[in-house]
Amino acid sequence: WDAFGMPAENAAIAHDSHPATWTSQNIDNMRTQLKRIGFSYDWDRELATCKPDYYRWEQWLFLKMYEKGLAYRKESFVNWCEPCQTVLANEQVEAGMCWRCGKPVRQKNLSQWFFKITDYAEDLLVYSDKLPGWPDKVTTMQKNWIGKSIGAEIEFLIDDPVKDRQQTISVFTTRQDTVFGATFMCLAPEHPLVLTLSKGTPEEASVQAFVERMSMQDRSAKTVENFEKEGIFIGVYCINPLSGGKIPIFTANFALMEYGTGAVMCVPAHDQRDFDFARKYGLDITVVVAPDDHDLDGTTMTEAYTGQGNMVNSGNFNGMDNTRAQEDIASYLEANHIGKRTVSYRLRDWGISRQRYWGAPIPMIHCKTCGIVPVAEADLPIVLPEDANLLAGGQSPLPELDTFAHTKCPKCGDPEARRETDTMDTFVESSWYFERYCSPHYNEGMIDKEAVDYWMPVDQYIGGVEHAILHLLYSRFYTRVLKDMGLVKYKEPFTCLLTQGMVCKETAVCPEHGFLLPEEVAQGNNGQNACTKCESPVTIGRVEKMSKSKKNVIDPNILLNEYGADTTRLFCLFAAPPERDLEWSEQGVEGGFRFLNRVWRFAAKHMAIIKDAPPYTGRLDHLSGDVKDLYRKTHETIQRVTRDIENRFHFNTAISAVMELVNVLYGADKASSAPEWPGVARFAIESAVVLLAPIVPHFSEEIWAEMGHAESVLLASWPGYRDDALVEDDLLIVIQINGKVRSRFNVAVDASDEAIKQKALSDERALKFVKDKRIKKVIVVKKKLVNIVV
RNA sequence: GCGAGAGUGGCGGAAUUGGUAGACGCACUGGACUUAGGAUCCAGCUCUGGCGACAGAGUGGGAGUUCAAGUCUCCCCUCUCGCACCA
Repeated sequence: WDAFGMPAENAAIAHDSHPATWTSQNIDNMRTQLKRIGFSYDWDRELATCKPDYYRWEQWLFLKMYEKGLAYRKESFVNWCEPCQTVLANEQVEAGMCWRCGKPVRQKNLSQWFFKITDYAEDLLVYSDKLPGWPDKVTTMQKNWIGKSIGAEIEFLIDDPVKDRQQTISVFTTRQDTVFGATFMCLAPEHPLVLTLSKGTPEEASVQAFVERMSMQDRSAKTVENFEKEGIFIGVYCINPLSGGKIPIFTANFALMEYGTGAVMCVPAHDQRDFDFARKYGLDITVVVAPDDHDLDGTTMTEAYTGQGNMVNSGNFNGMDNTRAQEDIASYLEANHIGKRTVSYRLRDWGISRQRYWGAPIPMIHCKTCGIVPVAEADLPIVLPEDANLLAGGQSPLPELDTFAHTKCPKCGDPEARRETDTMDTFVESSWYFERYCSPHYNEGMIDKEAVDYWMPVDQYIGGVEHAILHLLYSRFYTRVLKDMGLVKYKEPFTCLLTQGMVCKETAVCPEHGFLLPEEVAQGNNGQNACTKCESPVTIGRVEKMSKSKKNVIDPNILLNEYGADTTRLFCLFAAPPERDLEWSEQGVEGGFRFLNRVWRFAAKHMAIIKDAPPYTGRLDHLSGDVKDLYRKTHETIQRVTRDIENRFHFNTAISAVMELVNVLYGADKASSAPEWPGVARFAIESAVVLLAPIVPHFSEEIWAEMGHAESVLLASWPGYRDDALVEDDLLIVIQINGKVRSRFNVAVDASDEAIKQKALSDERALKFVKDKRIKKVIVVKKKLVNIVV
């Protein structure tokens, strides 16, 4: 929860999103929550002013992108649930079934809108290595997602003596050195040539049935590993352009329409997947790369050979090293117009069409005579209708809503035109909100260049790892588009990125009732955990991300009521550095609470004395004893906390530094009769309070006011430390014998290396370990240690 | 399968450039104060042996570099995360 003590779920909405992305449902939720805590905010004004503007400029940019071909419409395969009439995201498909109705999901070819992010694939990839402020984890995830492969596109002529089609099939490969070993070809089931080529062949009917069956197959990652490779001969052959061999064309479920050209040349001897397929269907296996140390035989080998070697069965290229053949064959293909070097990316264009009510409507109009026509700029924004029925099970109400969908063609004036009823992915909105935040009410254009020049790029961006790819990559793409349109001057929106960890907790499972809430688990008398509903023994499962479905959640209100928001926040920050996952523990909260009380009690006890004392900020060497130590510790604490927060966001060590200071304060308590005590104690407490203010603001504010400050602690300047106050009275020197610590002694700060060495060599405890052994060498590390090598 | 990250006490976690491993906190143990303590204060708390002084071992395992390795190099193991029939 945030500074207002709002539960995380709503805080996330408040912090994450621009009002334009809010749905009516979560706005109502927000209203209720904020009312509950007595926070007033003019939502209607915010929505009335922000939302249409936000839509206007987002749609304006869409039109610009459409003009440049960066926004386009194409057919694409989606997960489709027929009973629900909706498109499903991959995570909404469970074992091939729709999560809502449980009926099978099929692949459907649907016309959708896309952003051409692939135009920027190379640039996004190159700059992934130029983001030093980002965690490597995220940049490598992005690089893998973009997935660059260097290879060649090769044309295979279709062998069709009857119809004599001079048509070729294009394949993409990264192993053009193995073309001679391509003994069959596979097309993705969705590949358009599958049905056209098989037409009229004896296989036609079975191929059609196969393609239909594959369209029902669940393509989600979970089931894909259990997939059996299957395929079917489509009744037509093609010619291997290098070996001249006639090779069968299959369609197979492991060929993906989305990658490369949707067609694969299969080299079973050197690709495991092709090998499995060839063995299953009894296809030829021709070895073309021979390893140095053993012989390969296509009829007997048990797995594909993917290593290096020399070319065999490859005509003029025989005997050549295969890495060299990689280049030479590519050149040969280009010289003979059979193929060309090319680069393929895994990254696909960004599908932005959503069949939903929320999100900015795509500003396009479909006309029977003119086709797809953009909305005139002057007619923007196209806003969502307020009278839509949102209750129809998951479907968008927009296509059915005539007041919205029915319109006039801006080109020919046909009154029977229809608006595009797809809305934009809300990721579009989150791809530029940070630019809009620079001047949310600016209306001369999409982006206020002056404001953006001043504020952007974002110095420090914070979010969960779940955004590592989609949001962060889309934002980088969108920013490049804005740059190319001259709206911003930079390519990268976020200079530094911190991905915070998740809050985790163990799960509890009852054999009767499934997952249990923590309060539904009771300690039985036999020490076993039992379900409060049925008394069956409860299994404590692994620690997982807190989620409503697993019920391993903590109701924030309980903690807020018992300890308050400050304690709870202190614990969250203290338990682990922010980038790491945090395992929730109840006792830890107690510890944080104890610490705050400890600070409070100390301040209260000494308040009368320190209240009117000016804080001591003078030299260290004017002090002595415990007061001196306290003063030094205070400066050291300021230094540590500043460094930990400013450079690394390591609040856990910052808090522990203040805890140490408080421990020293308690230890120095007995010196409270010293004349310098009030000033030094005041400086120490005041510093501790300001250092804690970002972490426990209410608590700090309270003590701050008690100490007589009229202004808020939030307005106090961050304390600075004096270098001369960090100086120790004497140094602790460690004596090692052969690298093992054997003794230690104190020495004056200004002692010379030679004096330290001599003192170490006369140290009795150390000498015990030297005994009669000969001293070979003595190493003195300045102001730290002496290592005696014997 | 590919890629990335991480393995430190009973637990969460500390440890600038290689230089006292275990800061700080939790839990636990003992003591003080107290009618009481689930409050507070003080102390102990890596493991093994020993009453103790002390000794030995110790940062997933194994080698190596170095006067010196949690930290650097190589190999292996385990876990987490991401991608995944990517041609």
